[in-house]
Amino acid sequence: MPQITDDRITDHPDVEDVTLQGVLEALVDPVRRSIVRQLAEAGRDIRCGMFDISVTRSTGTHHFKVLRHAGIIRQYYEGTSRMNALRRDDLESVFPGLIGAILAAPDVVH
Amino acid sequence: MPQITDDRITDHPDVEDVTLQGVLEALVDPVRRSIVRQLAEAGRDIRCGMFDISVTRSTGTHHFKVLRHAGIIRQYYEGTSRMNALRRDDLESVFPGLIGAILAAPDVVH
DNA sequence: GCACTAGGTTGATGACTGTCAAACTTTGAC
DNA sequence: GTCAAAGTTTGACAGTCATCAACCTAGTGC
Repeated sequence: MPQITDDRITDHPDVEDVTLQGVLEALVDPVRRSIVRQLAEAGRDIRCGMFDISVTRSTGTHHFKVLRHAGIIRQYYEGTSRMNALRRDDLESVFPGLIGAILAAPDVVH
Repeated sequence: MPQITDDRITDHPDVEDVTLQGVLEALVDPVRRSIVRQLAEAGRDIRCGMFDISVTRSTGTHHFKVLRHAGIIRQYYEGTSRMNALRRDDLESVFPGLIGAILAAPDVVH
């Protein structure tokens, strides 16, 4: 039985601390935008290793951290796997329509 | 009678060449976002010198160029003044809701 | 305990970017 | 023609960021 915890990752910002500057800084990177897109299209949480990204693990870790600090994703452990959840409701409450518009926009990665 | 021309500035991208990457790169800078916000709130074209921005003229020129190349503003001359127009319809046609969501978002620019 | 899996941390590096001062250009007015 | 007004262009510089290799950590299963 895998151990599911959320107390090992403690640096999620509260909703009121999510800023437009931080969100835009996070989403300006195509790799991070791809991560968000994959999460949205899957409609479920995805562990770090399952994403289709073309960078090394350490770079991936960096991107997940930026997304987490921006308040875009929430992370928690499930055994040795780190799961990623899109904070869609939180984002929608602070920036109505923003994430939807970005996800709906035509976007070419790489 | 001031001379109004639009053929002195020839590097405006066509609508189909406006990319999400370019728009986000442009809007991630708070000075540029402030420019867009001032244009939207004014509801009319504004010349470069009339913007309330806290950088030198040469830096301002750089920011206007980034916005122009991203397809966010259109520039034309009116005498010695360079006028700036928000390409709102173009942006709306390519990225529906995006500019509106960003303009509606709470944003703090020092 | 031991090996395996999943991922994070730590520098280091190269590229990009926002900023400015100084010199240049174009237009309009006298 | 001369001068001022409004911006642009050209380096230069400092700070930030995406990237990687190498090493470290925590949980799982035997």
